[in-house]
Amino acid sequence: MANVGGAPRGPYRSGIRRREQIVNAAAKAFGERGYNGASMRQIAADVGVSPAALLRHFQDKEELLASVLEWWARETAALHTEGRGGLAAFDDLRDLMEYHTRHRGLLELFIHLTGEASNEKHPARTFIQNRYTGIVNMLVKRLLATAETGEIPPLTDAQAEAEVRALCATMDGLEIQWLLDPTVNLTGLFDFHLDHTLERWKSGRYAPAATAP
Amino acid sequence: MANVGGAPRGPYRSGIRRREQIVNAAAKAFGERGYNGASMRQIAADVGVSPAALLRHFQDKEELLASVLEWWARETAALHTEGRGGLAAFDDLRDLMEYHTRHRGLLELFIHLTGEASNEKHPARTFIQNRYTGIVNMLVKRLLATAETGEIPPLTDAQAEAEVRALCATMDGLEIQWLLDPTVNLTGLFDFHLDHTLERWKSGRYAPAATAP
DNA sequence: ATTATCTATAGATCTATAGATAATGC
DNA sequence: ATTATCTATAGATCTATAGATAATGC
Repeated sequence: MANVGGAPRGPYRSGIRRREQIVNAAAKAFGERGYNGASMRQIAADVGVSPAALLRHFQDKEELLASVLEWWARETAALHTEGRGGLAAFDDLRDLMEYHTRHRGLLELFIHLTGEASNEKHPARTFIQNRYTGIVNMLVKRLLATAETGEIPPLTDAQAEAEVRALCATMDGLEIQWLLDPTVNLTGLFDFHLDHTLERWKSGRYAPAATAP
Repeated sequence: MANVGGAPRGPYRSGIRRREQIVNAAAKAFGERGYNGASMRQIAADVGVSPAALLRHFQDKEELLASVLEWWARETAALHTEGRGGLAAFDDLRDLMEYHTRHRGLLELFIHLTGEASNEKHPARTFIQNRYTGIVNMLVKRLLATAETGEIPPLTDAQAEAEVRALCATMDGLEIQWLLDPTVNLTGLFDFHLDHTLERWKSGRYAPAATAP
């Protein structure tokens, strides 16, 4: 009678490595073809294992997607947490755009899944919704904190949300254009847009409320 | 020997109607699930015919997609052609946003396929690229024409393209946010953004060049 | 006679399971 | 002994074709 009441041994070194390989291949596949367009078969072939090997590490395709989303969130988390206070925090968004130009695959994954997630039944919808809301809320908090310091005139929560949503919208939209046409000067266009947005904030010309009643 | 050298009789009335039904159902399916996610089977079931009946009207799935895209372009064409000259042409974009809130399905189709079209091998990529370029070019032409009249200070072609791309980006991005969260006040946010963009144009604070060298 | 649709099915692909075999490391 | 992977395959689904049958309208 072995291991009675004991903890399981845990994964082997090779299993952990293989799992990472699978998540990487899946992220690439989901980015290129979307969740529906990508197949377990093809991902397994990319990794060089049988389809069944994938299901040893992930219960089903949705769980693999969840792992990919976790990986993506971890991969991009640093870009949204570290950084400076005040308006300089928004200058850090320039680095985020620059990062996206250097990691096209990550960006494709986000845009592709966001498009799919407009469907209420899509398995990534809740994740994408929460992530978007989380980023908006964080930036809103930073913007309001900036007003507290007096660096910009005071503004309401609703105004801050409207400003942040418009700014995020422009970022997303420019990214889409760059994915469709790589000659688009993504960072240049965004730099200019941000310049004028910050200038506008400093002069207190804010947006109205963000959500309908 | 019948119909020697003659023109074919052409489709029956019922065939034309059925074809339209299929395109409608396909537009809904592609909007909700994307090109990859939607299936001929399901579309046929929605229409109430056998899958084989679809392939009587369309050679294959890609041809059905092409027909859906044609339909979509026709459906939205009026929004991009009619309208006033000068800066008022850009005020008409407010109507476009309002139209989207009333035709969520059309917007879902556009966003979903645009996400998929970031993949170079996607069958809708060329269409989406051309359509996007076409709309940008039209708005650039209008913006330059507005400068000719003296309503706004002069600007270069590259500056005009940068301005138009940023504006379109914000529209697309806000639409995505609205699809993810219907409580977002799409038209309100855009109205405000456009107000400030037009104001900025009038003061001649334009963007730099749009594309990298 | 022509057009439209159906049934039946080929052949490919998909997710997932069952059970055997191989590799790892206690 | 446990973990990892494979082969084989079930069962569903997919696109597309072949050939028969039904509906339309010259």
